[in-house]
Amino acid sequence: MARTREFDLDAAVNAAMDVFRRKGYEGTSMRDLAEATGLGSGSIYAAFGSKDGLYLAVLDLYRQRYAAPMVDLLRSGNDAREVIREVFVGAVDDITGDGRHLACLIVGASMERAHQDLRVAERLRSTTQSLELALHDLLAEAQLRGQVTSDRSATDLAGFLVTSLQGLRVMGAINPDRAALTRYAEVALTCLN
Amino acid sequence: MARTREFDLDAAVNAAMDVFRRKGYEGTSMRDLAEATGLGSGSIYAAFGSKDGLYLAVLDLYRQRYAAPMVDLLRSGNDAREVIREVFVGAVDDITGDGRHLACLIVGASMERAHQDLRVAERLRSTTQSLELALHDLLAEAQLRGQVTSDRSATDLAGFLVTSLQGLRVMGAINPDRAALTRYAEVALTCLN
DNA sequence: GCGATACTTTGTCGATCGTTCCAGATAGCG
DNA sequence: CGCTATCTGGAACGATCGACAAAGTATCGC
Repeated sequence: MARTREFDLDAAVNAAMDVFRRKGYEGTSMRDLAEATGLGSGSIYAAFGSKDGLYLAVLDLYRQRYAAPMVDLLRSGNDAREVIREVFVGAVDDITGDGRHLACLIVGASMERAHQDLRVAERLRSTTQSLELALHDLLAEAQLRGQVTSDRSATDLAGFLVTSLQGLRVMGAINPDRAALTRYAEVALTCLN
Repeated sequence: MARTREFDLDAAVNAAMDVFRRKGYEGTSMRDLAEATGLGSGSIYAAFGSKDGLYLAVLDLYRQRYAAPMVDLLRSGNDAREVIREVFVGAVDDITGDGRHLACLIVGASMERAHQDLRVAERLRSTTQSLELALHDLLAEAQLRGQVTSDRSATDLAGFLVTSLQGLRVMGAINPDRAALTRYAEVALTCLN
């Protein structure tokens, strides 16, 4: 055995995520990443192999930090309408949260990287699918209880809600008006009636 | 006077648009643009000044070619639900149309360029606002006729519809499933009930 | 405390970036 | 037809890109 790694891998990935969200994949240079993580470029390559490798690690962290808790919330067993509203409010908060213009990594990756890197595309599909599935299960049960319309299948409703979430991210990037986004989200929720 | 410009400016901008939609702003190099337009880099700089200048021209052409006809359709005086459905179907067609993976320039620009270039941000706001306004006017009249719910303001409904359109673009980039996107769009339209 | 091992740093690689400049080509005007 | 203004294509610019190798440094088992 020998010298142990000195820096916190997770903290580095986290710092890299901020940069990627602000500048996008192509817009971010290894210099930017080295500066943000406080590492030498050599260390980054030793730890992640390449810029793509680091980006994939960032994507995984994003999924673990943002998508997974959302799924957990949806599966918490609480009232369907209530938790779905919470998810939407949380998304709007995230979009308009700080002034650092942190775009959604998922949306950015979808637009910029999905067509170029198969591993990115696969992760995106997996992430949205787990979210859709959690929504589907929640909605299906709520439909049985008559709390949600049965005019549409739970699958379609779930897909639509995810679509709306993505749309809110885009609208937020164009005009981060918290009140307006909240109202748009409320309209989306009326589709459950 | 002297020699006249030999190439078709509009055709060049059009070719550049394809590249930007496929590769994004940062992912596109001047080499790519020169190759796609068939021009030398000198001609591009003479005509557009810079890469940014060409990108702005592309954005304007996109607006003129795709957003403006949409607004015209919404203002054509036909039945509200009918034309809105047409807009959504057209969007889904556009997303899943060919296999060339042509992402929506508006969404791409929103994610990648809006925070970096004020002129881009301004164009994006103007484009979405004109679309929202056309929807608003259409919906307000439909509300008066009782064809559309009055539970929500026409403004909120219009904003929500644009949000859904943006969301469809993102979902299409992740998984270009035409049937699924169509069903999501149909759910969105039920918000007008 | 010593050798072995793994991590960090630094400098540099060829390639490519956006941009500029120049020589040649071309069309209008006298 | 010659002059000249403008456009064209390509060469070349410095800067920066992602990636890597070598050298230095710190930590472990012994």
